[in-house]
Amino acid sequence: MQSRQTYLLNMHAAMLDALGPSHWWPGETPFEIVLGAILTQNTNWENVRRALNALRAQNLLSAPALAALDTEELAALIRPAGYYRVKAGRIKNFLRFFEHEAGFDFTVLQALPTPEIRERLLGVNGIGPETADSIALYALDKPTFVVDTYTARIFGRHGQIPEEISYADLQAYFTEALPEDTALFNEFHAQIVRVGKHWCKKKQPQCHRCPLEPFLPL
DNA sequence: CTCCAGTACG
DNA sequence: CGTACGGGAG
Repeated sequence: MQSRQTYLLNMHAAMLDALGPSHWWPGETPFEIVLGAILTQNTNWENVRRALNALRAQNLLSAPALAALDTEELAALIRPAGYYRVKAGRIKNFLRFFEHEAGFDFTVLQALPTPEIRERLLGVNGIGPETADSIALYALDKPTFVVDTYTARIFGRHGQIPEEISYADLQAYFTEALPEDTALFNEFHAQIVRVGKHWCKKKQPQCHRCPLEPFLPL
């Protein structure tokens, strides 16, 4: 019998061994990470990349530039990401918040206590728990553990959590067991997404040759 | 014809 | 708690 912490850290080590470091959202600016976090809501990352590239081509990957763009033009540019009218509005909501609360300056947000950052982000219409946590972790470098459908599916199939679980309970499963470490949280979530995308598929899981196959219950 | 790093609203 | 939002790819 081992502790949940040991179980999780062994998984983490196994994924690092099999996949190598993820280098997640490394060379991108915090603002581009925020855009990606909103655009990827229930959406394939390839389509998000197309939308980001369309913005990049127009030199629109900065907050002031996007704030000056009207919502309809923004929607047209991010169309490949799907839900484009909804997401254009959500990005605009964030920009309004970002300008008024922080003067388009991420260090202002970064200076706040992590729980308050989360609360403020959740106050923006269109930013829910996963998006808020993704921004806190990957754009602001705060020790926030991000969970998602991949997380629920992988750990559900491994018999660690109930099939139906709330975001808060799923997140607590990790934060109650792991040390509060930004680099660990960053890499762990990245690994979960990679495993979910390539092996722990919704319809046809590829358990054989999955890095987490040894961790399946008997 | 299903599926995808969710969220808000009735 | 059910539904709308959506284009792109397997």
